[in-house]
Amino acid sequence: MKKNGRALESIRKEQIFEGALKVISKNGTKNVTLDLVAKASGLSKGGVTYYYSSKEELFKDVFEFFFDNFFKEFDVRLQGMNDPYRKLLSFTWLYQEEDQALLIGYPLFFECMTLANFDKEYRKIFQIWLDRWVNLVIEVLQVCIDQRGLKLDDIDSTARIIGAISQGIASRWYLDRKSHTTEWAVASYERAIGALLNIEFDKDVSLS
Amino acid sequence: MKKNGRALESIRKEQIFEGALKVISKNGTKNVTLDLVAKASGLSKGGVTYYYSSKEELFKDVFEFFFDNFFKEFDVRLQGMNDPYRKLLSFTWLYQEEDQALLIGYPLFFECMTLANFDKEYRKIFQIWLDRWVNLVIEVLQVCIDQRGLKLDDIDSTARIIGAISQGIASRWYLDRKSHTTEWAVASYERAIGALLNIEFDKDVSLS
DNA sequence: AAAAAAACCGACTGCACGGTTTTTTTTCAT
DNA sequence: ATGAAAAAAAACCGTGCAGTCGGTTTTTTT
Repeated sequence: MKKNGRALESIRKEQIFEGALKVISKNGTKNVTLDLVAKASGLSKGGVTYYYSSKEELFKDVFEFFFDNFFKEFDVRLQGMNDPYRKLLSFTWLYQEEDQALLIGYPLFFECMTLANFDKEYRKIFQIWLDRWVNLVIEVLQVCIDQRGLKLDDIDSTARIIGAISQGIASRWYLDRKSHTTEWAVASYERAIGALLNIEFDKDVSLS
Repeated sequence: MKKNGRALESIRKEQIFEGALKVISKNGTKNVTLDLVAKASGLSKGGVTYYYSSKEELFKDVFEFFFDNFFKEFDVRLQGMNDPYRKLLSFTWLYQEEDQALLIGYPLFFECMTLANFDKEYRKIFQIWLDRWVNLVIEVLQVCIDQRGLKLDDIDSTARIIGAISQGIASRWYLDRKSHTTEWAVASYERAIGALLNIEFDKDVSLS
């Protein structure tokens, strides 16, 4: 009857995640040591390794943890809107420089792609990310079809294109802001998606 | 008259580049050691450091070297086509799995983005890459305007969107082939660009 | 209160790897 | 041929860091 095997575990792991996230997004996995993670999460190295015997294992969990949270937050954001076209446009949230989740998210996203090149598990993580993204878009598109009479014969394929477009714009916006301003990013997204779906957002989006 | 003073230098450097490229694209910079580079380029570590005193310096040069070559080859490819719409479509070359330059190029591209997050010089390298890409597209678009009466009021912005779209599709195609087949990639590119520029490639592209 | 389990710390170890130094080989002018 | 400089190899050094482990503190159980 072992009742309370590891009471602190989830708390500590969260602590470690938060610390690791901070230093990873700031320095990149390559330059993050266990000591750094320990310091950032208010533990000692021994404390960290008590919960994670391997650095690699820890990092993978951190990535999954963050992406999970990311989607949860995004979901909430989407729920707060009624007009489906407005939801579609809300993906330009990706191009808002102040947002904390994004500041952490971009570096992690890039890292994940790079790691996915050589590591099966990261590839899996990345593919799950894509899947979730696609599903999100599909949901929105479905509402556009149902409520606004949008015509689409391949919703899955279309959702993937939309994801690709927003990601392509995002990379440029994030890594070369001088030539790719927020205005450019938002306008470009609207233009590309509008053209793709044959929507004129100016006219078609009812204000909330 | 020191004839041969640096005659070997360019040869050896090229040798080192080739070796480094091979192992970097295979293992990722993080996992590439000087010994590995040395072995791959048929030299000893001492030989490598004779020409490159720092690993970082070497890697940066390798990236620049490769991207340079990449664009030279792409330019040639484009010269070989007359129809401007066909040129536009030729960017789907990115989704051809056999091509050797691509097999090396994708990993390097992802790495470059990741490194650009934390390193000014890699950011510069990436921005130069984007610039060259944009210029390439602009050239093609200009011919479309001149020869085919394509209407565009912001050619620079449009070129950047096209770059973003092809990159977004490419990432997915490369890292999640199962859900993003070559067919999907090509069709999606044509569809997105076609919609953006209001072109129906099927009708409008003259065969060669 | 005693015993046991869980949580945590930080010194230590081994090694991988970047860079340096030393040694050997090659090149070439004279 | 030969000796000096260049090129390359081999041996070596120092550091940074992942992971270990003995030991201590804290919490839980009995």
